[in-house]
Amino acid sequence: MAVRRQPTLRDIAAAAGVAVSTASRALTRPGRVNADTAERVMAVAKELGYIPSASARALLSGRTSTVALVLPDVTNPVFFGLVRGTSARLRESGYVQVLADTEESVEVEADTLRKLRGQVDGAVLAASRLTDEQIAAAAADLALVVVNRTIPGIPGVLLDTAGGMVQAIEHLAALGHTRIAYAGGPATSWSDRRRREALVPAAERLGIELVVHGPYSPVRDSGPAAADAALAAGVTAVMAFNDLLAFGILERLDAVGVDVPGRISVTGCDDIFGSDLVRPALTTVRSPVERAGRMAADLLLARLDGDGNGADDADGDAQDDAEGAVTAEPVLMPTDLVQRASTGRPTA
Amino acid sequence: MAVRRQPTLRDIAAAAGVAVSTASRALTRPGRVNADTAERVMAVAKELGYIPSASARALLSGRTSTVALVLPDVTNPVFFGLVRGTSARLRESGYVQVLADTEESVEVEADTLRKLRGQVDGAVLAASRLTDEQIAAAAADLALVVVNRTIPGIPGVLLDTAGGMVQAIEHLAALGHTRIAYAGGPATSWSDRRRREALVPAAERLGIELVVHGPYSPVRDSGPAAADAALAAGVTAVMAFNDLLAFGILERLDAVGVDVPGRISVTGCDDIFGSDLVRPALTTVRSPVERAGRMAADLLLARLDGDGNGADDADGDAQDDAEGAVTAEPVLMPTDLVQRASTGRPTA
DNA sequence: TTCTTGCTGGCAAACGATTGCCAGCCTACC
DNA sequence: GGTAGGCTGGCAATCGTTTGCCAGCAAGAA
Repeated sequence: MAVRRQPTLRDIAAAAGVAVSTASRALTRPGRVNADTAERVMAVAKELGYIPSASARALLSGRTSTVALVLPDVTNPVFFGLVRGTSARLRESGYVQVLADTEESVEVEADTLRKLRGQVDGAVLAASRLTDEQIAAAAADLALVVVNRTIPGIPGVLLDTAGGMVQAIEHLAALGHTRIAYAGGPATSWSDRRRREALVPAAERLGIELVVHGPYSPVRDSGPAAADAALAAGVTAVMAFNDLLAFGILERLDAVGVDVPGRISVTGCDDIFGSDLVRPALTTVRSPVERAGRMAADLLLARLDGDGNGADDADGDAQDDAEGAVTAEPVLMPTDLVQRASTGRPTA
Repeated sequence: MAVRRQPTLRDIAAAAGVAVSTASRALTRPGRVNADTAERVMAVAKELGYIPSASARALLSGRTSTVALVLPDVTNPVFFGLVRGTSARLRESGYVQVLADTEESVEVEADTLRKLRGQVDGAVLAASRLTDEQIAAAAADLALVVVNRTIPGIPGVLLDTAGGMVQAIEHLAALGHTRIAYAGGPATSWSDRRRREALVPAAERLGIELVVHGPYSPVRDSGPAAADAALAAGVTAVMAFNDLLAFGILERLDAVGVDVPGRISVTGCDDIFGSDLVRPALTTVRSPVERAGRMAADLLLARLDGDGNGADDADGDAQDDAEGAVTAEPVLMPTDLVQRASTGRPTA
């Protein structure tokens, strides 16, 4: 129960009969000290269970070997892959991951970012609620990588869900649907905008009438409203902004006795845990979220390990694009359509 | 893009025309300095966007205001509530949460705990794969709270899933089932043992034949084996170790055309995301995981904020039970049964 | 023998914030 | 007027580690 005092470098040095500086070098500078001395120091360190103080190192170096993952809602299944992907990649490089839940609040997010500065070397920002300007400002204090967002000068990873949605509408068109609803997401959602921009021309090209509804909050509870709107619009298929909304739609349709996919087809987006559990199993756009997480961590680590503190030289007008990845275009992750039982030929 | 240098206390002091020590006190010791001076310092600090260095504070105080949540698998839905609960409670108290995924590996877990020491003030250990001895040893270096585990001298939170399972078997008994299977979890699972110990006498009391199978890995892929075993045993109901296993069982039964709950009833445990999405919706034991997370964080914070570093006095034989909560019995969180469509009267 | 060179290890100054101690000053009381 | 005591703010040490600089020493070259 009692937490005992940790041995410090000084203890090691004393026990090994060398100076603190020598002990430090023995442990971190291979070859800098005599092999015998080094071995002795390392033996003592091991025996005493010495672990260097992260705080002291951080204080001196300004590096914490810690990276934050900032999410609007840790319990949203969409982010699980992101957590796992970043977590795995960061651990490989000896970084510690801290998880920050901003509770879908702009204020909490801004505040979190402010407090994170100095505590972490960088952060992966997913589904941020902040404006481009706010994020750009935060990036001045902290190495950032954004997920599903494009902000000039800030590295990012994009999940091409818009492309996946186009695949979905093509799939529906191929099945013979001609009038399709899109139940859109939050007005502030960057990816919702991208999807609309992709779906409209695609529908036109395919000769499909696209009925756009929304905005809907991307949760199950919005399902009834979205389902009713789709039914009222007389479509034979509805594409939901995400799987959670699609679940809600399926529930509602089941409750009012509408056959899926006989009377109406339903598609989702994200392929979250549960998409294959619902009945009928959901046809949805699968995006490689875990790989996106790894990629985001990769980009961040490249900046951190690449150029010191992730900082360009502070005093000025050096060439900004020499860093390559730093100002490069965001990385686009392809998505694909998972066809399950919730889509079929229209019977009307 | 460029990360600018953070202003330090020295910068603030210089700008305000006072000594560093005065600036420090102006910001942290209300009343210790002249009101005018304090106001001036605070104004400067605000203007320059001063944020105290967490590393420097940690170095001096030995406290990091950081707590780790250690999980075998971040992507397991059972833990989502725990993540959320601890995260929320910790943030309320100004702590930062770091998330450590041990990938179900004893070595990774032990290693993680070792590295965490010194980086965090304490840790919440959930579903640990370590032995009691290993955990007790780790607790000597780090304030710990365990979830679903009882280790003498270490505060813990228990989810009374065993009690929930008893409710489930009572529910099945009331429906008229007389021969029931229990598809058990991993052999190393502490809570699986507790459940068996509770189910056997309960079955006896209810006059039910209990067929215990397993161990099964608590994932969907184990479902087919568990389902087949239950069918072979000729039971009219099967209680699964957890919901994931129950999902797999339902899938298998659906695939081979066995009616649920007509021919066989199925129950799960945990009420994870998706339990109400499957068809038939799963009757399961709901445990207040998020509240358990809050409680675990509470216990940890009580120790941390209560007595310095969570340490009892290192040199000895003081009274150990004066601390109250520290050596108290683990907190037991009650569970309840959620009745859905996967259980019904046996037709046989 | 003397000078150079390379290896080894110690000294001490950082990093940024906190805090015990002390000095100066002002007020108030005798 | 003298002294005690309260208020304010500065000095300097401290936390644990890293690292530039230098000194001592030994070996090799001239």
